[in-house]
Amino acid sequence: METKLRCTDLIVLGLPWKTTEQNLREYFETFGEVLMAQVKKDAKSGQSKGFGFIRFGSYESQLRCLAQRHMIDGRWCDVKVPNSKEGMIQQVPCKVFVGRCTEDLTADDLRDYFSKYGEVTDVFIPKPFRAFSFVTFLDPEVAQSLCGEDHIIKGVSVHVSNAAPKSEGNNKNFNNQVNSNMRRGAPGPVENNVPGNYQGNRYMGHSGNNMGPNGWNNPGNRGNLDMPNLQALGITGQNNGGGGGGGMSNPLAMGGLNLSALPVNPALVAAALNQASWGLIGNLQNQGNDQGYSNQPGPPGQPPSGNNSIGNSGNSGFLSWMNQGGGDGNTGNPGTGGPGPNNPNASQGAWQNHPGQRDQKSNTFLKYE
DNA sequence: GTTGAGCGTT
Repeated sequence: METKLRCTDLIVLGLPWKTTEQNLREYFETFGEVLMAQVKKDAKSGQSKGFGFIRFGSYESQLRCLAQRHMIDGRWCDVKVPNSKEGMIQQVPCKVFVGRCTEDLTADDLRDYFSKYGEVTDVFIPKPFRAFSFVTFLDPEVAQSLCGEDHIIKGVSVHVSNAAPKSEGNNKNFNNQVNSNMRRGAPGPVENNVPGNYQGNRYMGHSGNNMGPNGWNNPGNRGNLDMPNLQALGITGQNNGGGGGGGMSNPLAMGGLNLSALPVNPALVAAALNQASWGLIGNLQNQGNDQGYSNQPGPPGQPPSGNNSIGNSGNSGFLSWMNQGGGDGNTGNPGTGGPGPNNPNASQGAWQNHPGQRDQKSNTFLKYE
């Protein structure tokens, strides 16, 4: 489970009855290599059921494909990540933490350097100087591959690690609000954090937003991400309705999850979480904590400034390049060029200092405004 | 032989 993680079968809904697997394959090959294409048919009659599945060889193909509607044999078809368990995809952060930065390392320096590993979509250097920065890649795998490494940039040995705290738990993502909130939960360095998946629970959304009436994912994706886009990118989440009374093996992580996801103050979160994370609440209220958990709720009573809208907030950023086949998805002719400039808003979410910060190892408090 | 929201006989 590594490289293939984010390529998943995609369901194609709305196929004309006449469309064959060959047609299907041919159509989607305009997006990239197609590993599999099938049309579901009635066993007896052989008649198409009007939907099918495809699998791409590359994640980018999948992304582009998911980003638009498709005119196949005269009908508009939708491509989605299916509900089946196979759709359970690990999600990988696109953003890495770069520690041991010196003050003379500019964003351009970082961008130039890291670009040799893959397209860099954002570089953020906290101001005032804090000896670390964040580099965001288009490809989460690139980001992931660099984690744990030391790199020499302009003679400076920097250390790359995951921008998100490790924690265990499932990986589910939903909407842009989560992303917006993610920014509030400070992605401190992770070196001495809870072992487990690099994937933080912070990326989980609370259930409710963006979910269709039947619990299916509603699309609604926007740019400015530290992560590749959610369900549109093949990161589907089975909404489990949250919480679960079962074994919380890591209540702290859970607390982090909710605290970063919910736009409420700690007290409310505490109420919501019940007794599970009182300890964490305590820590949060004590901003000078030593826990190494950097989730930081917004100022009490002050909602996150990120937009809370559920729908499209414009197709800026990450998705824009995927929509080059036509913003209305009408061309049926996806662009074949590489990703264009992306994420114009990548730097708009400014991380700011938090008075409680101590060093880059354990107490990196950041706040999103 | 029809149909048009959905979720994959192998």
